[in-house]
Amino acid sequence: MAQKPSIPKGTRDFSPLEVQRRQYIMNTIKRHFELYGFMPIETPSFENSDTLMGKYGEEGDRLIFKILNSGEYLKKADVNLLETGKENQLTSQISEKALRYDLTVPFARYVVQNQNDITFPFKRFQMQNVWRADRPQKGRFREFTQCDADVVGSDSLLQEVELIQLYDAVFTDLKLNGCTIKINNRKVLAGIAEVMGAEDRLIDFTVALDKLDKIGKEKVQEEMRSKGIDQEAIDVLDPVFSLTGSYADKIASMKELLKDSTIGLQGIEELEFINSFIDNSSLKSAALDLDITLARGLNYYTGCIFEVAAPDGVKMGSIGGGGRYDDLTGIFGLKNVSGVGISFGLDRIYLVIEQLELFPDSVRAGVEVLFINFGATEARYCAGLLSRFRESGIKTELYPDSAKMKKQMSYADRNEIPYVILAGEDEIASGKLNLKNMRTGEQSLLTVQEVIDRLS
RNA sequence: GUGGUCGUAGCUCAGUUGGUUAGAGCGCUGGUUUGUGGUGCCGGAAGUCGCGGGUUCGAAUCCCGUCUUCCACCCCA
Repeated sequence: MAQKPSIPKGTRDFSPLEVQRRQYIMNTIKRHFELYGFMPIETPSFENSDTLMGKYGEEGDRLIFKILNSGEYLKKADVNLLETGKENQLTSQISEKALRYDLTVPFARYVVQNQNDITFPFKRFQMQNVWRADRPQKGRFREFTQCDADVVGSDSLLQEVELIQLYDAVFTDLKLNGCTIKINNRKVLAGIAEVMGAEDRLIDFTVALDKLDKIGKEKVQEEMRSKGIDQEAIDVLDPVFSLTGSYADKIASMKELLKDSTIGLQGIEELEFINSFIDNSSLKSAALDLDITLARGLNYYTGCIFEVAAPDGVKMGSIGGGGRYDDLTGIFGLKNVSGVGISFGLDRIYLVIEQLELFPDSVRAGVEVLFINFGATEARYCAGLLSRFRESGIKTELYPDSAKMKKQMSYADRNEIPYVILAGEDEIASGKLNLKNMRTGEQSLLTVQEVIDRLS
């Protein structure tokens, strides 16, 4: 019985057109990565579990795809752990490898492992797939492609400035106007928690605050109360709920709120510095927006954090994100190496560009000319010409079978091949080719060289 | 991980309160007097109605399970 063909949940096949369009986006991103001085690296699809586990928070760990050990993995495992509720320990006994969840953590691992060969500051870019055991939705897949650029070994805020400009340059080049680059700083969030006297509730507090634009002030306060943050602390937070105005206005209000928090003020200073380099007029198509409610779940961020929202009217989660991580390499044993990076979500950018119909027609690049096959003799004659065409850089194809004319013409039409060459008995005798323009229907009898000149 | 939703030919879907050999459009394929595509006309192939159980004389239709899709949480690209 025939097996029903299928692919796993949250994965996709890509058609020729889709691949060409993905490559168009990737080539654009890559070009700008290189212009900004980033060098490519690649890392394995899977890592040792302990490289990945514990870097993304509890939620992230749950979404990491684990790879079952080979061989008699069950015989070596202590099954009793399941009954005593120590499932995590059992998991680590039967699974020692996992698919990478992002590109940042493997990169940190790479940096530490190759530190002797790396000259700092090290700027690398990486465009590879990552996997998350999430429940799929639109724009949300279990296998997707991230395009990351990171710098490690410099704590200069100029890196943040450059990365913002890099975002803008890429989106401008993709004609994706109106993206919003949201920025915040973990130090500011820590400062707010400090001022509230809720340092120990930092995570609960940021998770709740993050939902402000979604569920509103009342609900956010309610959630904070339910997490055990007292009313007095929530009242302190009040100015944050009503922040308005420009980047500079928000900075001014926050400065006042955080006047007693060293770390908070430090965060504000960083944001101020960045804004002094990038007022919105210096960005070509994107807008930089200070969003104090931006939290981001990834545990390793310590300074500035970024998230990119698609243009208004497009319903899509963030199409990019990133931030500064001061001690990610420290986890692997290399201290005092600060890093900062951004990520482009290829799959979501694709969906946004598709929805806005911004893919250039030129992306579709197939065969340029098809030789019609009239039979064995004629085909042999045409076959001799193919390499001449190809050497001239013309994408050329000879129909493989001497099928009916209608079928061959229809093939050219379907594949949007712009020219067809008819070389039958008469043409061969005259030493010329009959070139047909499929768009206009016009036909002309030309020499081989004339045809090549016209097409190349 | 929680709650909901969808699943019928390659694709988009119809299928009345469970009742004979399950339909349409598009696509595919063949023909339309044989060297010309995109629109015409005529014919053809193709579905164990997601999968597995159950109820029934009888199930695409009702029930349970499972997988998949999409959505809201959660989280994120």
